[in-house]
Amino acid sequence: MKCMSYEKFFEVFANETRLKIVESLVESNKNVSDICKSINEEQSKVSHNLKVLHDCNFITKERNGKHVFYSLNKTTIKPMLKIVDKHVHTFCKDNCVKKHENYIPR
Amino acid sequence: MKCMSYEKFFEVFANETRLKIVESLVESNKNVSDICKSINEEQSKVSHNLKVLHDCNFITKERNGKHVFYSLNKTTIKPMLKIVDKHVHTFCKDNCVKKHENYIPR
DNA sequence: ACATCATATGAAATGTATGTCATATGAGAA
DNA sequence: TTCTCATATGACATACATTTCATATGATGT
Repeated sequence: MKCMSYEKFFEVFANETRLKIVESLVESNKNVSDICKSINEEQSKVSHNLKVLHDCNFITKERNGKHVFYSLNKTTIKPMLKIVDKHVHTFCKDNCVKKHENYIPR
Repeated sequence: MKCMSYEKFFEVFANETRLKIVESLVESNKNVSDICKSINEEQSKVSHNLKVLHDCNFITKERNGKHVFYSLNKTTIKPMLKIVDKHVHTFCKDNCVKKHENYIPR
């Protein structure tokens, strides 16, 4: 395992594809092709980004035959998403919150 | 004020300069030139990044004469840094943690 | 062994945030 | 008003992550 900087920590989540993967895995553990379906993204793209998440221990993997199942490190991710949620809702009170877009003007 | 995506939230912190600013402001509120001194970075660089932090309500500003004082939104940032800290220390047990560098091999 | 399904990886092109440098604005003092 | 200090902003070049496409590896079944 590798060591992580604070910067790296945030970089990992500063990406739409990886956030979609995380949200998909919040619902349930999945293998790669199910993740692809669930977030409607290409397999190689998903695999590349799974690697990033895995390298930083935000997800764990387990092979079962042909499939590789990924699951979340909920210890870190659940409370973190909660803080983000709270911040977004506190400072964006007119419910224009979008999970996967950049700034949206009022 | 503008609305924020999850992605944007993390992007803001996925930057060494902004993390240094945050850490400096954890210690104490400061005006711009004091921040520059404290983190040893150029003024325009700091100002650009203060703007990013401020636009997302991670810091507040208050002018006092010639100086502009910035202070942290501790509600969001303190618990968030705590989670990052915990993750880093849990998954990098051989105390090679660096706050402002990328991966370091074991 | 071979075919097929599932996943991982390499390399190259592209898009985008970041820093830099120059300049503008704002505030107080003289 | 003018000068200086303090901060903000605009625009451009660059560096870097991300995606894409092609291909490799791994596992199972026949």
